[in-house]
Amino acid sequence: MPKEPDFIHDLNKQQKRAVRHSEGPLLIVAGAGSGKTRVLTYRIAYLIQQQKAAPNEILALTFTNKAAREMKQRIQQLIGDQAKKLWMGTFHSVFSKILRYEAERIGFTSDYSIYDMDDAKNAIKQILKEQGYDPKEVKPRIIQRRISDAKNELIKPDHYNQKFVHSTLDDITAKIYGIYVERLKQNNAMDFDDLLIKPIELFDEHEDVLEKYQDRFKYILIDEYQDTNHAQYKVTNMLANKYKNLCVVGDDAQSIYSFRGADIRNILDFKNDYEEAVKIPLEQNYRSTKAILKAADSIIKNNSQQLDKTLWTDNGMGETITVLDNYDERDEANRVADYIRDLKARKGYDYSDFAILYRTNYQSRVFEETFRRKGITYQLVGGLSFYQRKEVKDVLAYLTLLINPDDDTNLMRIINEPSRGIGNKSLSDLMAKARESNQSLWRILENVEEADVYKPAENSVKEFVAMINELKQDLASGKKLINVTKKLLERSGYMKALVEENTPKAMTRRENILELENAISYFEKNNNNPTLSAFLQEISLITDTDKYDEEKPAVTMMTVHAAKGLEFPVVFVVGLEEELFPVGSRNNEEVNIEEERRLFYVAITRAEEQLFFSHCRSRYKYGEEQRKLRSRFLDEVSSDVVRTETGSSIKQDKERFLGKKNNKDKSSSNNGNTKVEYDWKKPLYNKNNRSSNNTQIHYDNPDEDPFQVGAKVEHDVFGPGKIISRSGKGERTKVVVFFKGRGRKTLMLRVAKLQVIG
DNA sequence: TTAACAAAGATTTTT
DNA sequence: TCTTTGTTAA
Repeated sequence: MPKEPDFIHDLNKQQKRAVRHSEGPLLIVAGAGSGKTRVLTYRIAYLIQQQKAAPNEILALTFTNKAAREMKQRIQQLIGDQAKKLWMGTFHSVFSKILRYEAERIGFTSDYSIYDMDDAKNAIKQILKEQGYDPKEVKPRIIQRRISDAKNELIKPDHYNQKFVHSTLDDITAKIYGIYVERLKQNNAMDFDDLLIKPIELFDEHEDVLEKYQDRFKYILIDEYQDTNHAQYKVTNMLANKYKNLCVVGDDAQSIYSFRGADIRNILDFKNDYEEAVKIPLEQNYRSTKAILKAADSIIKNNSQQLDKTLWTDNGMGETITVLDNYDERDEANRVADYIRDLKARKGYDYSDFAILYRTNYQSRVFEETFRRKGITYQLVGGLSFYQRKEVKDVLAYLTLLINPDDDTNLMRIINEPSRGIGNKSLSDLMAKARESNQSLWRILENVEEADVYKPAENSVKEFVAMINELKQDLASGKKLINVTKKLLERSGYMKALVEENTPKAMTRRENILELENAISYFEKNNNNPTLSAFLQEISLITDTDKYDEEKPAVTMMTVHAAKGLEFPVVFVVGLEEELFPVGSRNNEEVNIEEERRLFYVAITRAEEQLFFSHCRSRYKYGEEQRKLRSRFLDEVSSDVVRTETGSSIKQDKERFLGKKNNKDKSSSNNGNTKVEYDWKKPLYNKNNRSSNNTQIHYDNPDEDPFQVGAKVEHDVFGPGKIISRSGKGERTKVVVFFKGRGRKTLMLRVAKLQVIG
C-alpha cells in the first residue's frame, strides 16, 4: 500500500477518521461549517492515492453543478489531472448521462428531450384539455405536483389508483398521470423526476446493465444526503449493493427540501439500513463566531427530531447580532445598504463579503432598485434563470426539434412563433388528428395534405416542415452548430420579428439570444464531441445558482435555499416576519414549521463574522400595504447574542405562538384583531439618522399634478398616449404610458417632456 | 387569425 | 404591482 499522502495532516482527528475509513458504509454527520467538503474531497483523493479505486470507479453525487465543479477542482489540486476522470456531478446530470448510453433499452433514443417544470406543466395542461377538463378548475400545477410526488415515491400510474382513497382529485390525477407517462414516452422526453426513476426501471428490467454499473462504481459518495428523496435513495442503494462502499455526508439540521420529496428519514435511518455502518460526527465549526453559533443552536433546539451532535468552535465570541426594525421594505433595503456602506468604510470589508438572504425571490426587487440607485454593485443569484426566458426557450425548442421531432410539447411551442398563420383552430385540428392515429404531431405535419385543414394554414405548415428538414440536413451534413442556429434564426423569421417589434423588451430578447449563441459557440469550442444533443441536455440541467461568482466584487442577493453550502463574512437575513419567514400557508396546507426553522438555521450558519436580522412592520403585497408581525424565530433566538440597533436587548415573547396553531384564520394576522406588538406611531429611530432619498420637490400636492393614472398625454417622440400607472415620489416619479402602436413605455416624469392633452 | 384591451391572479423554496 | 390569460373587434 502506498505511503499516506502529506495532505492527510491538514485534517483534525474526526476528519482523518472519515478520510481513512476504507470498506463498508459510512455516515458522516457534518454540522454546519465543519469542513465536510474538505473531508469529501480529501477522501476521494485519498482513495485514489491509496489505489483503492481508479478515478473512473468513483461516483460522487452532489446537488448543484457548482458544488461538483468546485470539488473536482479541489481534488485536482491534490492529485492532478486524473481527477478529470471521476464520475462527479448532480444526481440529475450523472443519471442523464447514463440514460443517454442506455436509452434504447427502455424505449427511448439517446436524443431524448428533458422537460423542465414549465414544459411538464404545459404537457399536463394539454392533456387536461384533451380530456375535457377546464384548466381553470383543475389546476395543471396541482396535478403536476401530485404526479411528481408519486414519481418520487416510486408509485406507478396503475398503482396510484389503489393507493389513495378515491377523491375526485385522486381519480383525475391517476388518469392524467397514466396519459402523461405515455405521452412523454411518445415524445421521447423525460422530466426531471424521470432522470431519477428511469434508471431504477432500467436496472430493474435489465440485470446486466445494473451489474455493469455496480461493478464500475467501487466507491459511491453522496453529498447533502439529508436532501435526497426516495428515488435517489433507491437508485444509489441499487448501485452500492455489490461493494457496499457507500459514503453519505449530511446534516439533518439542514434538511430544507422536503417540498421536493426529500425524506429526512434517509439520513436518520441510515444506521438501520446498513447495520454495519460506521458513523462519524464532525462537530468542530471553523466558520462562525461563538455568538453566531449560539444563535443557531438556540433556534434548532426548538425542533423535535434531530441527530445528536454538539457544534463547537475555537473562534472568538465576535459581535452580537443586530436586529433591524423597519417601517417597510424600502426602509429595510435602504438601511441594509447603509450598513453595508458603513461596514465597508469603517472595517474595510469588500462588497463581496456581504450577502443578503431572503425567503422568497420576489423580495430581491426592492433591494435591486435601492442598490442600483445607491451605486452599490450586487449580483443576483436565482430567480428567473437565463435558460427559462421565453426567447431562449423558443430557440432551444427549435433546436430540440432538429434531433427529436416527435417532441410535441416543443413543437407546439414554436410552430406559430413568430406567427406564421397556423392559429389555434388549425393547430387543435392537427393535434386531434395526431391523437386519433396515435402518431406524433410532426408525422401529421409531414403529410398535411391528408389532414385536410384550411388552405392558408396548410401552406404555412408545408413551409415550416421544409424549413425544419433543411436545417436537419445541415446538421446531419456536419455543419457547425452555431451556423445552424444562426440560419434557424433567419429562416424562421424569429429575428426579423424581434427587429420589427422594436421595443426595449425586444432589444433585451435579442441580447439574450446573442448570449445563447455565445454559449453554443463556447460549448462547441470546448468539447471534443460537441453534439447538439449533448448541448441541450447539459444546459437543461444548468441553474442560475451555478452562476454565482464569489470573486465578483459585488454584494450577493439570493434565497436561503440557494445559499446552502456557501459562507460570507457578513450576512443579512431579511424579511423576518410571520407569513413570510416562516412562510404563510397556501390553500390551507399546513406549513412545515420545523423545516422553516431549519431554513432559518441554514441562513444563520452562513455567517462567518457578523450577522443582521431584519424585519418590516408593513410590506406591500400585490400593491397593497399589509401589516406584518415580527417572526416568531426572533423570539426563539438566545437573547444574550442579539441586540437592537440602539444596543438594548430585544423584547421577547416566546409564548406568543404557543397553542395558537399557525394562524388558521389568515386575515386575523393582518388586521387589528390579533395582538399587534408595536406602537404603530412610535418613531423607530431618529429622523436625522434616517436615510431619505425621497426629496419631494415636484408636485407636493397631488391635486396640482396633472399626470395621474388615466390622463391622456402627448410625448414629442412617441405621440399621444395614456398613463397606465405611476410609481415613485417627487423627482423619482415614473409613469407607464401606453402609446398607440408603440406599446408601453416607462418614463421618468422629470425627464420626459409630457404634455397633458384633451 | 391576429392584435388590442380588460380582467384575473400571483409569491414559497429547485434539480 | 406586474404578468399572464381571455375576450372582442378588425
